[in-house]
Amino acid sequence: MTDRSSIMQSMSPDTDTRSRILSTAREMFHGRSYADVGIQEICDGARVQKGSFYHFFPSKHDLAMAVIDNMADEWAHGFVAESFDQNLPPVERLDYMIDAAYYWQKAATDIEGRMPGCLFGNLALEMSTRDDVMRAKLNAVFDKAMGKFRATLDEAVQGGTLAAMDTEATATAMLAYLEGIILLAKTRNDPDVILILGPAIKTLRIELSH
Amino acid sequence: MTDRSSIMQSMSPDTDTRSRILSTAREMFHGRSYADVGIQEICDGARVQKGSFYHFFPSKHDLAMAVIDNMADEWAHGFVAESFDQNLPPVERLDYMIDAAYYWQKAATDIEGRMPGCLFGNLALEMSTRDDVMRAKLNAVFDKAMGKFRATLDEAVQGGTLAAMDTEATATAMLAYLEGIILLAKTRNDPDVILILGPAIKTLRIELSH
DNA sequence: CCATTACTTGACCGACCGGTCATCTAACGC
DNA sequence: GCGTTAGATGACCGGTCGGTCAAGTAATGG
Repeated sequence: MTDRSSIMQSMSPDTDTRSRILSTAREMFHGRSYADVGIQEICDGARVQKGSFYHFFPSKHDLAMAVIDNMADEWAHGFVAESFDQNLPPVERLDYMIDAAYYWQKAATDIEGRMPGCLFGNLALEMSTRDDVMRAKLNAVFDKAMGKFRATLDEAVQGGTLAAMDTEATATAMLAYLEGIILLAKTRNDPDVILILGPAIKTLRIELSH
Repeated sequence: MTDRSSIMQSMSPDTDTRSRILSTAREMFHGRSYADVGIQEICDGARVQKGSFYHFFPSKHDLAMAVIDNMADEWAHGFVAESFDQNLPPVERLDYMIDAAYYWQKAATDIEGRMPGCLFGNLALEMSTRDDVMRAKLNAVFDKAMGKFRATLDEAVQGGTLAAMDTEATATAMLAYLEGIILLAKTRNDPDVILILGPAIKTLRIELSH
């Protein structure tokens, strides 16, 4: 355990080399793709030497893993927490989440000119056939998100707002739909697609198999 | 117009150099990614020299465009035609299409060991932020698919099977959902996801705005 | 104060990238 | 038969890729 002063010295947030690399890489991977972003480019963006980069990350692959963890964390503590841990009625949380997704993509589009979409979805389609380790990690991220949906649905069923259903399957379907509309919106480079199609997420339903 | 014999000579299907390049590239792009597949590798796979490749395609980008056209054609004349131009009741066509998507992915997975997903969705997420021309082409492909959904929904509404709704928006939502479940299935490397989540496509509904 | 460790520097590596080109071969139109 | 052209060949280009490494500097712990 290091004391506070040494923390301040060696890890002031965002002047810290490792996290500078991490956030630069995250931004670049998100806005482009894994393959299209080079180590040198990341180093330039983070004002770091290549040898220094390899002091913190053993390989590009490991960097990507760290980026996924990093984004998943920010996700969990950011808009996922906001959307789901609300004292809003369960079903309305879905609307809240769609809105949050929209504003995020809208803001990014306004700044960069291009809609980046979902980092996890992007990486999943690019890497799933080539990197089972990364695929597994992305799977875990998706599973966690699905769990949030599921908990919301369970609560709604419990409270009588929704008729009984296969909440696990429906939650998975909702996650798939969310990724799908983000994919389509990105292809159209138009975040509004999320606003238009998003609310229909509440119409998805998978019955209990019997 | 060339006569039959000269066709046989110069374009016997799949011994023809250009189409050999095209189908090799399609397979590789589909199973991996645009960036990960190199020209040299495609040439090797198609048993073609590099200079010969550049006789037919001015650049890798142009090859990708041709691949998209090629796949869109086979799509349109293949399982899209089967799924939608049926004399099945409109709503059942959706089930038929889900089944077709499943069997396709299942077959590919059994052969390659990895679920390739949807070439268009894959390319869309990988390239949309970097190549507006390709993005536009993928958009056109998606629009055409959406048109099929829409026609089906219109017919169902017309026939009284479905209550009136915003068929355009709902059709787009269905396409998004399809892409979403393929994305998730690919991430899990499990085509069965399509079977489980697919039928819920019929529950999607976007009302007419008034 | 010294040894150790954490971190930084930048040159360097072989491999591969997309793309070019001069040269050759063979088929076609006339 | 002959000129033209479509197609095939493979060496070659500069640039970039992910990754290595020996040497240096600065902070830390004892």
